[in-house]
Amino acid sequence: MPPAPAAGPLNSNKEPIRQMRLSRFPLSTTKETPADAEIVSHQLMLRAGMIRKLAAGLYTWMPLGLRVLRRVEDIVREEMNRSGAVELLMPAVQPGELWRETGRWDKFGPLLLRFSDRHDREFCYGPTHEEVITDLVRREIRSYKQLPLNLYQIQTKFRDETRPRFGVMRAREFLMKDAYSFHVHEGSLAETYQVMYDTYSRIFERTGLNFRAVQADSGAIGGSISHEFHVLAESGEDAIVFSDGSDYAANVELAPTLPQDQERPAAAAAMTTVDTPGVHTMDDLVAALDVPLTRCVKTLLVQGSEAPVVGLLLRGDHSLNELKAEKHPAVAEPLTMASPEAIRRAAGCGPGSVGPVGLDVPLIADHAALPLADFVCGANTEGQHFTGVNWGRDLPEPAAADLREAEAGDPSPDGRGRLGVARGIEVGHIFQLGTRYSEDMDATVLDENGAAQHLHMGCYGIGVSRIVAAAIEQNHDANGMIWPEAIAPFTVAVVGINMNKSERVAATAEQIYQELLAQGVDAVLDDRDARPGVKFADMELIGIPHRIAVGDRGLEQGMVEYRGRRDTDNQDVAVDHVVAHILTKLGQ
RNA sequence: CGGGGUGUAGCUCAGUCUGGUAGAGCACUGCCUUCGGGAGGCAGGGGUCGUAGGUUCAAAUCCUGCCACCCCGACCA
Repeated sequence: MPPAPAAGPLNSNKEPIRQMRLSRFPLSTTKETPADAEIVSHQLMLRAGMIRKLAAGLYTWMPLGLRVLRRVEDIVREEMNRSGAVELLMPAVQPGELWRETGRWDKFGPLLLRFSDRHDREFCYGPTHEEVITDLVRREIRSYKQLPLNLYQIQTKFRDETRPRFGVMRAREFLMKDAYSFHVHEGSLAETYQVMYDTYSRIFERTGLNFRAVQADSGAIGGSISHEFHVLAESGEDAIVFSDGSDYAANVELAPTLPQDQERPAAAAAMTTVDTPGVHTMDDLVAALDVPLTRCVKTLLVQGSEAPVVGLLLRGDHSLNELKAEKHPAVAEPLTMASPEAIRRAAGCGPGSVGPVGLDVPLIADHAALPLADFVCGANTEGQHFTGVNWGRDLPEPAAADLREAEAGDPSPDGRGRLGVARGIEVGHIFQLGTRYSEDMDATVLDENGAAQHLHMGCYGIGVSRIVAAAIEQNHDANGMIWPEAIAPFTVAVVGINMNKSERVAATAEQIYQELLAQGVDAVLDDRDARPGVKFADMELIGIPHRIAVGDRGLEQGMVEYRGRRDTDNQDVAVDHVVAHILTKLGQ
């Protein structure tokens, strides 16, 4: 057994002094950007030495990076505790038989990392913990008097992503806070859900990030009501829409589009076949015929729930929303594009020439395609299209549905204002699960009447490690990261200029550093024997919010230099006042 | 999963086409100079060229298999 760790140096209160001298801290920064990194947060985290890759989607958190991760984690933990949730820690490895109870052993697919133990029993590394927590609660909780209960953990998850990328943004192994609440009645679930919504809002406010809560699809986890929390950043993988006339905000995949109240013009042209050799895309078509995209109709063939294929019709400039299509009763779930062979059987041509005229498959048109008159579409013959096509005259009126992706400028679904679009990084997601898991796993409690009731459940996730990357995506400049104070690895850097040559500089820097520590400020002393340019560049790269430079030049006048990470100039501050200056900046 | 690309020093890369004893910059070690925005000089250390096989007098270089990593795609017909 290893010996107990030696106690650090002690001050008069017998508290360990948190000594953070860069001369003894394994900071390894680079000027060059690693070739593998695509996005700025990944590049900067590697350049700053916050993380190191072990394998695809697996990262070591280096001491510097871990400091940030822990600060995010601390905020999450404090606010979860404040909300009344209770922390526990479940195993990362889970028995397969639990996952068979909910059917997810088969449904989850290759995302689930599976393996067997020496007895050939099946296990997986947990990508999420609904099964484990439900199993726990069905054993532990007997009575409605023990409810509601909200249990959470902060734990490493593993999801075997098809394509891990962007560093810790989409890693396979990642740190997640997941909470699960249990209730006898739906009303109690709704109350806790609201508490979690408020708690999440407080958590993201405290991190200092610009975020937005949006209505969301509940996806594979299941359930009904759901919100996502997004950190706004240009590089975000999700599009979110929000109204300028109300508080409506939603993930674009969920946002309905309203039928347009515009009348369909009368047909003015005769349907004509035109030769369009080599045209297979909407862009080709627009170029070949010189018609606007908005006068074209595109036809997507997908597998149907009853018919072999179903045709989805969209205005040329619109995008199909997969979730909406998948939820249409005539469309097979999951949404699957028809194979080239199936297209040929149904339309008699290859993909790229399909059109709705004379097509003998069920047709569903997006609302926005219906007001078109004299439109252009494929002729189901290679190298030909129709122009001057009109609904009702040249083909039957198709069924109408909401199929397209909402766009900037669309009217808000709540009827108030117009939609704008922003990019977001999903960092939190809350769900009302209902009784899906408790029914599959038969988790019940006795209610006030002594009757067994299936538990109502909610679940609430936060991507702790992803928040670190998201914060960088949102806050950086050409010189590096710019941490919000709440999650910075250090709050203040005291940089000694030539401090190994000048005793005066060394003594003053040390004194300021110790005073900051005494005031409870998370300071770091850059006492490395490096040139000033190197030190400044490093402190900017790793994004320390406040910097104090101590050098002989300033000390001649009894001054040191202060500079905020977003400032463009230094500010001279008297040595005696610099700690107070920092405390003011920190709002203390 | 499909397609493409790359594996050479800790990092970024050249060298591969046209086979002939392994290179640069950064980083690292020592000495000297410099010393407030990623210094300069000199001297060094460090590479089974991803891996296994094949061709050849000779392979980082040509051929084959495997592995790893990266990118693109997996609605927009």
